[in-house]
Amino acid sequence: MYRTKTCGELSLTNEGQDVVLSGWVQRTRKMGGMTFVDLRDRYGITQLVFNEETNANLCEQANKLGREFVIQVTGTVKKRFSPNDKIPTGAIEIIVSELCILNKSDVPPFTIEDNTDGGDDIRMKYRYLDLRRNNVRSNIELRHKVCFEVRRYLDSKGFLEIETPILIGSTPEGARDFIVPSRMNPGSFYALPQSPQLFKQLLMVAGMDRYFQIAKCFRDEDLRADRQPEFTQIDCEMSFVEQEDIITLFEGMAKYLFKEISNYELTEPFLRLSWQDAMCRFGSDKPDMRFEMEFVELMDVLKGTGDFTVFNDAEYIGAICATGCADYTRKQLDQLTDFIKSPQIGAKGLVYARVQNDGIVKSSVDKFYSPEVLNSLKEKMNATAGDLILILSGENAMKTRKQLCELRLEMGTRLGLRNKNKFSLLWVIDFPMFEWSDEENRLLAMHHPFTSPKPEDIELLDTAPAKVRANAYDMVCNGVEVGGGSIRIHNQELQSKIFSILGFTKERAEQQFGFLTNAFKYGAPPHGGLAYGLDRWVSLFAGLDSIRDCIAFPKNNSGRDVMCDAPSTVDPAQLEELSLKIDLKA
RNA sequence: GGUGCGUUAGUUCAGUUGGUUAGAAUACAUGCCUGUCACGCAUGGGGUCACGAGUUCGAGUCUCGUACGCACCGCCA
Repeated sequence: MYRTKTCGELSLTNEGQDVVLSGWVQRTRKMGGMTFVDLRDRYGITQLVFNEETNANLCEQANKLGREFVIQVTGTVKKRFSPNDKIPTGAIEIIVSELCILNKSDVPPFTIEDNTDGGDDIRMKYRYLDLRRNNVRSNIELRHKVCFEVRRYLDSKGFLEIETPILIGSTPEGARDFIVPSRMNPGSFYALPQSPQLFKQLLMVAGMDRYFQIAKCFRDEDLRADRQPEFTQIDCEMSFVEQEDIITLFEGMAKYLFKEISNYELTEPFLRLSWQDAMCRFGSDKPDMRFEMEFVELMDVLKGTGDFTVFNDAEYIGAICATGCADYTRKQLDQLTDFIKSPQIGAKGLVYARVQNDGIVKSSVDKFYSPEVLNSLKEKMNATAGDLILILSGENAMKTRKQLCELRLEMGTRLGLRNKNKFSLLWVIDFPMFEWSDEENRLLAMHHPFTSPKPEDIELLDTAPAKVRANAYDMVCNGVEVGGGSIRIHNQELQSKIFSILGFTKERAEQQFGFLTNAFKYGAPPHGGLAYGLDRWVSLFAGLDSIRDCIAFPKNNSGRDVMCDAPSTVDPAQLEELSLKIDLKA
């Protein structure tokens, strides 16, 4: 038997017991004739003691142990002379009577400690060593717990966990597909699913009624700290439901997870914002609601009421009020100006107005406006003495709101309003059905082509499709989109109509989605669903900045697995077998 | 496709105005040390300064290019 106990469970109650432990050598400390070894497994660390006086031979063996050697020891649990209250097992130690080296180890390229000396790059290359570290391992354990609770919750609500295929047909709509060649079908390709969307809808046609899957999804797009080319969704679909049913059930799931995972009580119903409101009031479809700082539109106050041409030419003027920031120095304001003028934000300039203690407004555009206008600005902003008003304007309302959103988030960060231990969840609802693509010169589905329009907007499909709202909803937590879904179309004619608005010919729609529309001919129930981003949920619970640290083997910034060096070239014989020829552009 | 930052010892980093033999911490090795737990002390080994080209009497340092890494924009139904 390799072990009778783990390295994390022994305490004074075990004093006097004979135990067998196995694990990795964390560190050895030689004190003359005495040697201490910290033995580590995933449950904790237990101190081993070797004494030259008692057993010189054994002690000599212990002195030869290196970091990360795998050893097995037999010994007796003993109370320590000087306990270490920093670790759970610090009250006891093991007086070792037998030592067996199960495996040696090279010196690891970085230290296996909470504060490792290794950078991200080297940690990813030796991810199996990185995973031995407490903080990385605890993220993986947390991920397990989230999955476990998801299954428990959904099972209790009658959901069936059903697997859908990984090798499916390519659909060019949406993100880029990863494609997979097929040896038995030369010249033809599978695609990896961007989501199990079509299959879960077919499961509804099949009468499965309530489905879920913790599903790997694949998108061949550029990466970010919160985006991996393969990621995991908690994918759900239900039949005979309306939007309200889905929102209720999955809001319940979010609350359940917060309680079980973080012991965080979310008692109130989640805030709901229409997409239109979210964009106008916060400049984003995923606003961070941990703090207010809502936009105030200032067109009527500042456009045409003074000689400031920038505002007079603007299509949108908006501002936020930073409470108590009137004492911002010139340097701080310059920093903010540089921030919003930086290439990734791209605003032209920042206008600011301080409300002084005497209530008078001092702004960077004072010479263009009368005191009355400045006062009405203060009133419109609902600003009081000590507040700082930050104003952006631009010729494109959407763009300017987005810039103001970045400024709002920056101010939230500066004012410490984006606390990682606070969670603010909301639903963004009533998304538009379509958005215009300049690149493709056509309407694109904002959610996906199977999303149902709001019944009251269906008549607009022919006349003003851009105005049609969808039965689509996103769940947002702290400015992160953590999930989204929609009521689907279950009617073949309506589905065909949407395809045609999206610019599909009948033939192409038939070719790509025929199996779905065909299925709709045979009694498709009304249905809808939602998918949560598992990686993002775990990151939120763990307080991580990047989803990488809650994924056991993540890809790097360029989509590479630096540990196994994938993707890589393949043997010419493999290509031959697949009837493929590589023609790399120089 | 684009922008910014970075690449120096196993690792994390410093390296001034372009000028002697490129440093620190940590890790590693050896020795001392009987209650340590980030042990301590002493000694030692360890470098193609990412790669290529250029400027210069002279380049870790300046310029250009390439590769790689990170963050972001575009992209992500």
